Amino acid sequence: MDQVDIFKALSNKTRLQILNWLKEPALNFPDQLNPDFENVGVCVGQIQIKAGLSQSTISEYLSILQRANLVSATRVGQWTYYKRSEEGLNKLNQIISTEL
Amino acid sequence: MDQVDIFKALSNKTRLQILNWLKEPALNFPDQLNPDFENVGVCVGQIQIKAGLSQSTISEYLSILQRANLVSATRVGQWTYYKRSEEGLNKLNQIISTEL
DNA sequence: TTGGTATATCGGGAAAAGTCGATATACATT
DNA sequence: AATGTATATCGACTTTTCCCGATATACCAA
Repeated sequence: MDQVDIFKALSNKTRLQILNWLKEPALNFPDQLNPDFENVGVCVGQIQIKAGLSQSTISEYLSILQRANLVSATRVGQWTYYKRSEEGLNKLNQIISTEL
Repeated sequence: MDQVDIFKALSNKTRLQILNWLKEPALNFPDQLNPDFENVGVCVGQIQIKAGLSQSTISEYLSILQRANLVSATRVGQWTYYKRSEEGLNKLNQIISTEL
């Protein structure tokens, strides 16, 4: 995964919003049944409702963010929970402040 | 110019290279006639040769980078010199560390 | 095992980006 | 004024991205 793909992942309004929403899951996803936000994250369906795009689109967007290492996924039963990958985001920070 | 457009500007290998080359103009553009790199920057033709893409493509790429505030341009005679916009790059740094 | 729910993947149509060659514009020189 | 050089813009074509609906897969519950 190179720099270009990271920036491509960030080149979309909805994907940027998702990253932002995931900063405060409890605030942005009050309807999530499993409220263990910190550990598992937010499930696809909740993100889809909030974004207002189709299920398939959001699923793909999340996998784009995941491939760019900006979020991580955990499968629990039928749900996939996504949360921010602070590791990846920190690495991006470094890239930008040193390599750009 | 919103965040998405900044990331789009960075979503291209050649444009990332240009930004990098402009970090060390003297090193990367030894053939530039006007060697006043720090003040004016590097002209389009030199960048075009180094990138190996067409003149029109590089001209457009530079204007994309300029619209995203990542480089600034100075016209001197028939030449347009481009250099990094450290202001814009710093702002990007801030965006990423605070808003992302 | 049958049906229900959550997510992922596939195929496709529309829009945007990548890239070119040709042309226009701007400036300099003779 | 005429020509030459540097850059910008235009029109076109190809590739990629956006986003959808339909279908497949995975898991759960009766």
